[in-house]
Amino acid sequence: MGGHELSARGAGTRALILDAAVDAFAESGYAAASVREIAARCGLTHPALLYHFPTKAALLMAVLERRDSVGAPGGGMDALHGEDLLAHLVETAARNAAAPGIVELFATLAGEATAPSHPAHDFFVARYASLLGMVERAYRELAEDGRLTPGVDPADAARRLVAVMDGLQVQWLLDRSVDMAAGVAAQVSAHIVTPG
Amino acid sequence: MGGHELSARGAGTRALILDAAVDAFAESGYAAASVREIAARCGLTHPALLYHFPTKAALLMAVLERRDSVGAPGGGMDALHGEDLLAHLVETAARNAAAPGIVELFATLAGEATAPSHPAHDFFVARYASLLGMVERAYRELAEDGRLTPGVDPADAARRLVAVMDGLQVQWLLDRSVDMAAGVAAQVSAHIVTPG
DNA sequence: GTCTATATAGAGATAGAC
DNA sequence: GTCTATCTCTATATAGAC
Repeated sequence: MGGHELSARGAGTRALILDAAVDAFAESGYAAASVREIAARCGLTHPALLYHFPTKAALLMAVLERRDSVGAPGGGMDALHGEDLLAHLVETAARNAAAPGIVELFATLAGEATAPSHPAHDFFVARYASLLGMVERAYRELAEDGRLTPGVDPADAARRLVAVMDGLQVQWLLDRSVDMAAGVAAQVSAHIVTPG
Repeated sequence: MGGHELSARGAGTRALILDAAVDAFAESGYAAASVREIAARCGLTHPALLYHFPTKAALLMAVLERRDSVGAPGGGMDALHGEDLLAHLVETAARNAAAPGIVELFATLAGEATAPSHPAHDFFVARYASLLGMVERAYRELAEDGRLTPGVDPADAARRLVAVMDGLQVQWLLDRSVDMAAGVAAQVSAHIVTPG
């Protein structure tokens, strides 16, 4: 198919830059990582990188948006309901244990991005609103089936489940012997009553 | 008593610097905050600040260590046992809702400091080890009294309670309508069985 | 104890050659 | 699409006057 090797290599370079940016932002955070360092990681100079992404903030947003389209949570979770959605979060935690870079990225940025002036602030506000909304819905569906522990508020349970996921990620980054998936699973089953 | 106004003012300046440093590190993180900005906040130039704290990293450590001696958790928690210790964590969460600066500081730094090269890395490793140890002990004491929900592992419950505290702090920083204390209280009561 | 001035280094971003 | 060279700004830290 008719030879567009230059633009193909262009797309490859973009992906290469995004991979390097994930690592750099994960290790040092957004503020401390430098465009020069990211460019060096893929054998480029920093003007070459800025040809593909006009600013450092644009690079960060591209990193975050690519991750959201590829990984969980966010992709395909709308189709899941009730216990299936909660089980999906346990799987996500298990999968994350094999991807330290992604966990570092989000744990580091979540803290930084609480500042309203941070370029990823709006992204994280939207991300949490979406995630919390979906998990709350799952708990409500569980409640309709009489499978939610009595007296538990679905919105509160959702907040705490998401908090457990985030908090265990930090603990896991400080001590890799922490079992994130087991913790999330325990948190899920703490509020589910098995009928019978 | 007996006129050491210069050294008294010296101590006052130190405290002034630490207060400004808390705010700056909280708002921007350690990497993004600058010594100049912190000095300006208390009407000093940056060499004046560096007279009191030799390096930026030393300033960060002083901030963290002062907070540990003043605030919770860490101070006086060894004397608390079982349910009292867990109740103390609920009170801490309630108190934190009135101190956004402290919450921002620890939420921002916890992410940054997962990197082993971060100046506060060892501090956070030690802090989590200590905190998790105390909470786990509280859950074990609860279990001995038959008040821990059967089948719940004290170490796992401790990890998840600390994770809820941390995770709710991030959510609260993004949306101040989140009730941190209520969430922590709900997490505590989720694993306590009231005998009778 | 605080200042001005400076050393040294690195940041993000742009101009223009190839 | 990538480079070299450079602009401008800011950073941490130090020297030395007061």
